[in-house]
Amino acid sequence: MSHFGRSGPPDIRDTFSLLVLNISFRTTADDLFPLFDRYGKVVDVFIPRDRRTGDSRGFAFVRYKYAEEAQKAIDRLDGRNVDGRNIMVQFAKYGPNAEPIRKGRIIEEAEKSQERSRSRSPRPRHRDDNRDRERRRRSRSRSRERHGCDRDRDYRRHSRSRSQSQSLSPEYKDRRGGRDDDKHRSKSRSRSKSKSRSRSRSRSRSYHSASPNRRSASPSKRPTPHRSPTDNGSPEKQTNGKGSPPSRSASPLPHRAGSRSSGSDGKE
DNA sequence: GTTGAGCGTT
Repeated sequence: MSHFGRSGPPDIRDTFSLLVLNISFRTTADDLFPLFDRYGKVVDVFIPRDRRTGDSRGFAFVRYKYAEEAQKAIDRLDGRNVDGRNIMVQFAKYGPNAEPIRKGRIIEEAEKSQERSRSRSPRPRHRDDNRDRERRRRSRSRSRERHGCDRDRDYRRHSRSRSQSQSLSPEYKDRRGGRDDDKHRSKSRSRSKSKSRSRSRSRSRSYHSASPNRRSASPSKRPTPHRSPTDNGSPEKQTNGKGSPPSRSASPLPHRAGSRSSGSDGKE
């Protein structure tokens, strides 16, 4: 029974939040609790779920009472295989209120003022945090794109957010560009045909329609160019034409393989 | 039966 998240966060004043990524969609808080609780006092375990479907988003938040225990859990559970998925445990960078947290602990006004009073933080902090925060907001929308909200994404593309596009890290564009370009190209092709593909647009959203390994789905192509004729299952072809063209695979029955199979040979 | 980059709720 999930006694967590019953009435929101219990008390995050002195807790250290851990972000657990890459968990299975079936993994629940009850599954994670015993795993993390063995390394320390777990105050709360929360798994964000989709508003509509209610399924988990693939990550969870585990709040520890002490930082050392949280750190130990990270060291012990990070990379652990849970429910068939390799989970990633790390300190949360942002709190529930979208506030930046340090070392998994929510920054409090009192603490901040105290730090400033005692000593000006020698650590200037990386600017990446700011960028990450923006990236986080956009990424959240991305999670919904698989649910059928691609319309919104297309709309944004048309809008073209000025220099913000290139302002984003190149790696982001590169990563997204590859897939996006592929999808866009596919869509353009469909549009060119102007066939009744409008309804299949939803289905066209498949991330990878065909695995690179299974690219041999086209019989016209040559899936096994270096395949030995003997292994091909047509030994007669070898005796028949020693200079058989490489495109033999394309024609399964171009000519009667040998004069013996002329007519009724009794197909297997 | 279901995808898989990523930071959160009553």
